[in-house]
Amino acid sequence: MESSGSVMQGARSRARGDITNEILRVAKRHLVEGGAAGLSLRAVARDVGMVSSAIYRYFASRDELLTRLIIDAFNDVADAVEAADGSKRRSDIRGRFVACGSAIRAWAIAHPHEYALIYGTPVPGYVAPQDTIGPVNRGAKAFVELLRDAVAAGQVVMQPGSVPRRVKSALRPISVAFDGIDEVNTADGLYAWISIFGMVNFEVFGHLHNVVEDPEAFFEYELHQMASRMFSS
Amino acid sequence: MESSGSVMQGARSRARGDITNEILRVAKRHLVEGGAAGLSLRAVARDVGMVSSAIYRYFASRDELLTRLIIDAFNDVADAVEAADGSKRRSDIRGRFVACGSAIRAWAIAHPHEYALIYGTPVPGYVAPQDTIGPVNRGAKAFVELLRDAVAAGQVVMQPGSVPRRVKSALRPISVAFDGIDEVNTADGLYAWISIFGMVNFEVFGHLHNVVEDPEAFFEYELHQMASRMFSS
DNA sequence: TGTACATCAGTGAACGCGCGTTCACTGATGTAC
DNA sequence: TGTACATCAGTGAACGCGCGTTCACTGATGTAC
Repeated sequence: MESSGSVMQGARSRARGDITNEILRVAKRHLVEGGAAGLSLRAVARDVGMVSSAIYRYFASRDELLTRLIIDAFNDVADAVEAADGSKRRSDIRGRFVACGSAIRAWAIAHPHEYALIYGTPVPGYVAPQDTIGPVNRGAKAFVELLRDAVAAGQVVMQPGSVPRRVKSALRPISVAFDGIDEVNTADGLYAWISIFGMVNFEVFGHLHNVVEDPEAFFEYELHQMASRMFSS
Repeated sequence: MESSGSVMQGARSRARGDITNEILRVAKRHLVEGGAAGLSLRAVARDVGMVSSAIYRYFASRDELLTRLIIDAFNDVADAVEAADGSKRRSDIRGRFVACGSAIRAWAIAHPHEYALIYGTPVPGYVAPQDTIGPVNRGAKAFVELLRDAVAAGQVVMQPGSVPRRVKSALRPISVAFDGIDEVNTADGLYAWISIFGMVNFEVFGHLHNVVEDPEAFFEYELHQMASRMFSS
């Protein structure tokens, strides 16, 4: 019977999906102990309860597993950013900015090793395939929208002014994505985005040890300072 | 003869020092290919032209070699920062700030893998011993001095104002090193320091690919923007 | 200056280990008629 | 509904590899008298 056939097929592929997820879950746990360079297919297989060669039914190679972990991580941050951004009124530029920043930090603190996978030292020898481009950009997209709304609402402190010629052309690649946003605000928006990751990096990688007692308080404070510098309301 | 004896001893230990340096030099080159996690004593020994066990005459273990590389890297950045800071008149706060920032970036670009070793993902399983604390702080020290000079000369934009109580106590550990600098400027100085590394991180780890065409121009521009926000002259 | 002894750099074999990936296989699950 | 066949998840052995570290050793270099 056709319908029963496709139901069965559905069951088989659902089982397949479950096991794929289980492998990814275990792999993420393994990142915690050994980092990306130490991630071992054999160890993952052992923990999943399979013989090592069975993993190859689900991932063609170690690199493919890594790629999947990286894509998942980028998507997770993007989800967090989009959710935070969506939790505020669209006109509440300041609130959206702070919410996005806090969401990035919160995700990174909760998943330090997946964070390290995408924003830490690149895995030596690993080259990201094309599939990763989409998810990489998704998180930044919400942030650019936020800036665009701010500019449109005239809530931006920096008035379109002249930026050195060299800087203008330096920003050429990204200015496409920042379409409709003048150069000063493009530069400052990008700088804000990078600074957020700078603070998160310092915290997650332990450079605030014996420096800041309460990283969250410090982070939130600087996030508000940034917002005050960027937005007029 | 005593004097000839000590000259000979000097020769022996000089040779020892030379070989130690050669090992370190090769190890640094190897960081480029495999990163910290992939650094292999055997491979280093092979390249130095020794049998693998001979390395143990110079380093007690792989971790000790790593520690030495980390200490060297911190000292190198500190040297670069101090040299840049010293190249400007002491009263030229803005110039010193920009010079320090540029020096950090230049060093990182020239030695991306040593940079990754100290500001990238921590090496899994590696625990830094006490010896690393001194060199770690050295680089930041010049920066704190710069801030102190700026405050003393009244060239700082932020006037001592109230910072939220929670932030004040969040900064307690570092406020000892920032002795004589009020809380607002302590927070903003630390933020500036972190932002510099944020930008360098993004560039060195490839996140500016297809984003910024000329990272140096962008970096210098933002450095000057930071200086304008922080210093009044 | 010459000799007996101590130090120490470097050798080569061996240890036990875990890795990614391949391959021929078994047996259960799903499909077509 | 029953049967013959195809698909595919998982097995277990094997491949060739490089790793960190130990150890007993050789021979050159330095030291003391």
